This record gives sequence, C-alpha cells and structure tokens, in this order.
Amino acid sequence: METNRVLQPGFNAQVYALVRQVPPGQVTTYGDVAGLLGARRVARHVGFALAALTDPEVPWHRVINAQGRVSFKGDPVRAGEQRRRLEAEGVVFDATERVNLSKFRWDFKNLELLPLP
DNA sequence: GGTTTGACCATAA
DNA sequence: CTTATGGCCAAAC
Repeated sequence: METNRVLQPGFNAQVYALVRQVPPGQVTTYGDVAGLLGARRVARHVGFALAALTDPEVPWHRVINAQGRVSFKGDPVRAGEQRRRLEAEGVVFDATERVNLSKFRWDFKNLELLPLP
C-alpha cells in the first residue's frame, strides 16, 4: 500500500486556482477551499500554500478563517493590509473586526463553468 | 526519524 | 466573550 496522502501534487496550484476565482467583494475560508479540494482537514495547508505564494494574481487577501477574521499570526502588518484591501473591495468588517460570512462568503458552486487546471 | 510548528476547525467549559 | 483541548496533515528542524 502506498501512503495515503490526502494532499496530492499540485495541491497548492489548485488552491491558487480557486482563490483566483473569488471575485472582489467576496471572501472564502481556508476550510471551504480545503473542503472543495476533497479534504476539510487540510485547511491548515491551504494557509500553508498561501504562505508560500508569490503570485500577485492570486487574491490571497480574500481568504480568511471560519470565524470571519483575518488569521495572520506572525505578521500583523499584512493582516492590516488584508483588511484594507478587502474594505476597498466593499467587504464590511464588524466592530469586532469580523466579516459576516453568511453575506460575503463566495459560493464556489457558481463557477461550474470555469475550468480547473 | 521523532519533535515542533503552522495564514485551521470544532467543540467544550 | 475567552481559553483549552483534540484532531488533522505536511514540511521544517
């Protein structure tokens, strides 16, 4: 038996592809992206993939955690930038710095028409 | 090759 | 509300 690897090669490319499809003014969560890739457990690795991201085409700032909050741990500078960019796109932050996911969460089912690599 | 770490999540108290 | 705990998987040390 080969090792049961949940993450397949190209996982991070899939993450980028999905995140790239999130339109301005909408957000998604790590867990949702992970779930769409077949395994909700790998939510951490979605963040991991984005941490290694250098492609400016990928709107990494539209990915937040399941609590509707910006999730950066060691880099509050980028967290502030993330919030600034989201607000510039029309995403509204609560007084507690939370986003109403019920309202701004992007439904990936809308993009059946878009091809994945 | 075991231990630590990580842009997470859900649940419990 | 916050904090703690367990789970999960892979990469880095």
